[in-house]
Amino acid sequence: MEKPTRPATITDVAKWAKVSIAAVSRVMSGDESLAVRDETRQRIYEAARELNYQPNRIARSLRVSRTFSLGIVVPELENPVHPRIIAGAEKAAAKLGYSLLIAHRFSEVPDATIYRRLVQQSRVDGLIIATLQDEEVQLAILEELGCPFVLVNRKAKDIDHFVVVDDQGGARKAVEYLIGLGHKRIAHLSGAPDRYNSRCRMDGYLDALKTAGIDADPKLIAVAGYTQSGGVNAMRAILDSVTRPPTAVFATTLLVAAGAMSVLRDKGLRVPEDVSVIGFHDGPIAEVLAPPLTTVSVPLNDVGYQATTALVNHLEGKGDFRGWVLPETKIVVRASTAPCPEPA
Amino acid sequence: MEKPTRPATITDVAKWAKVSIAAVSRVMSGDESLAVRDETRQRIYEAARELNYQPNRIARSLRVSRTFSLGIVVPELENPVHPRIIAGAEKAAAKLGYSLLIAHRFSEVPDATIYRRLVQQSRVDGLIIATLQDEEVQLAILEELGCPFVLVNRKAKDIDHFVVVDDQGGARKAVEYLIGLGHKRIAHLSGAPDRYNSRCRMDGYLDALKTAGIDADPKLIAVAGYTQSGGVNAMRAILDSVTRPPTAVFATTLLVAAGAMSVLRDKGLRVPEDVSVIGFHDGPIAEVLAPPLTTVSVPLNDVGYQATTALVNHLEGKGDFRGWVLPETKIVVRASTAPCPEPA
DNA sequence: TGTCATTGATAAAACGTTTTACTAAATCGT
DNA sequence: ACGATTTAGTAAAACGTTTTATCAATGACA
Repeated sequence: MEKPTRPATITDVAKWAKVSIAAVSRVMSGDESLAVRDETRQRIYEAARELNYQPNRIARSLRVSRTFSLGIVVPELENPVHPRIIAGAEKAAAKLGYSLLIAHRFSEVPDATIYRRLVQQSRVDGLIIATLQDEEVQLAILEELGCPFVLVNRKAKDIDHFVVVDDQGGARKAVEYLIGLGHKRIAHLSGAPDRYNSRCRMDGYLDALKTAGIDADPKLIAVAGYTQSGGVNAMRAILDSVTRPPTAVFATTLLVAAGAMSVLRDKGLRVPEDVSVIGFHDGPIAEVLAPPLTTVSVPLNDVGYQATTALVNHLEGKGDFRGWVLPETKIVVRASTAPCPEPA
Repeated sequence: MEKPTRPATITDVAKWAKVSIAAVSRVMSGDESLAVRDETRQRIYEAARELNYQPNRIARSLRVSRTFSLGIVVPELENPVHPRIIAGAEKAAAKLGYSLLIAHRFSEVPDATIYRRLVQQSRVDGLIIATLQDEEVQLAILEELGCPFVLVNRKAKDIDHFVVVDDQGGARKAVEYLIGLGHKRIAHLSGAPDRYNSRCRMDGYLDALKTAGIDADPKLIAVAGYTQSGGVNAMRAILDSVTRPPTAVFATTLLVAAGAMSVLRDKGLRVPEDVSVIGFHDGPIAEVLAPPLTTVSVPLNDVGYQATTALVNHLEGKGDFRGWVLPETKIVVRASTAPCPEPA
């Protein structure tokens, strides 16, 4: 019996072991319902090992109509949030024997097209979705395609397949931390008000103030978006509109916090002596800012990991899942926060 | 003729258009060698449109033994270099009708296993490789697997399938820029000396000095690696070992530059008045540093894009390719560089 | 002795394409 | 008018699995 040079197929194994391909298939996949002599089973195993047999996924996929691939759709890769989610997702996928196919939405192609391509050409069994603008349109398409999916780092109305971090809790914790340092006039540089994460953080901010019995001052809240220049503008707007500057700032992003800090510095306000600053999402950038930025860190890797695991479980019929909020948030204290300089 | 609820297959289209599936296949794939009446052709197109027919990739793959998927293997996703390469790769892949499958190497699993999984289970037609440690071992495995691959952002001995940026040219340009500002004592905080990119940048640095007739001072060169703390240590080491501090610093990374700047500040040296600093790889971080960092920007997106394009061309037999250096490098001037404070 | 389970397998269909080889009809050249 | 060529397709095999249905041999039992 010759070993062929091309990758061994099930037929090769069957010949080697002198059984039918059916026997090989069923033994290899551990089919319980097949009665088989132990001696035969061993022969098959040995043949497989000898020929370095790896079942051909393509053929398998065709037969069972499953691809064992998952698609992850992200809006962009510049924002470090997404690579982290992807890293977690890929880890889980690899562990579960799935491949992770990345679809990065670039402007020319509408999301609908991406979804269709992935699903209708049967490239993926399920979708991990980290982008949602045009919420209704997109959800309608997903619905129409009938492809299982899970939303990561986002929620949507009536969708209970999501995995998110505790944006609200994290924000609350950040503001509570500032309050614990004696701050009362705490500004919030928020993200776009129509985005889920931003809303949550805003809620957490308001929550913490309320619990502490502090009245939220609308003049201390400004929309910054997610960029440094957004942070600059928002911080300026706040400083211009109040008579007494805030003693602390909670920014919705690292970059926003960085922008805010540069404005504060320009206006002669020292961080953290005069104003404390805290940002959301930890990362290497926080370390290199001047001063190093205190942040709230959230488990984005885990979001990807858990979402993928849940999706695969769903695909394999192992229990459905409801929305999932990963509760762990942590304040990473660095040099940008200090006790309130004003007496209580 | 009913429209089935499941995705339409070629058989459905054939029935709808009242032709054989062969005709459909050949018309849809633009087979020139098939003579077909225009009227028939139109009927087939219409049927396909009507039924929203999308050829099943799996079946196609099985038949033609190609997956139309590419794997991209990266060491980690924390370093923003890789997401950028991936973004470019994905863009090209999508354009060419390929899927991009991401394999992020996490420590538990050796690269060999990743390669084998991807290739032997016939999940990918080719590999884009952005990680190479254990160079010889890995290359041997790739050789053994016989899977076409392209190295990105790395070179290796005897391998001419690579796409890199012009690390050396970029470094040279950076140092020339500093020299143009009148600087003579220019330090270099380098990466690991055994890594391709670092070596190139070092060469560029030495090159520029030599061309300008400046003797390289070994005391002004230190290995920093790629992190902020590496930058801190290296910068300290240099300042400790010389009597007159450098007037300019070329750092191999953004984070290293940031670390260096914080040390300079601590030692009472102002950036850029006393010391100019320039970093490699542009990115949003550069903007938020204090002062904003002058950098050399290199087209990492294009690396991914070109590598993918070249790999696909190779797979489809459209001309082989030799190693490729993307020449565009650009100095992005920000506030961290200024004319040399010492008289010439 | 004949029948019924049980054990240990196998044959063959099916998944949805692509492609090679073939054919029926129409047209052409002489 | 008749063979040759061109036009317009079709039939069927093949890709490598999984799975349903079937089957042969063996032993148990009445």
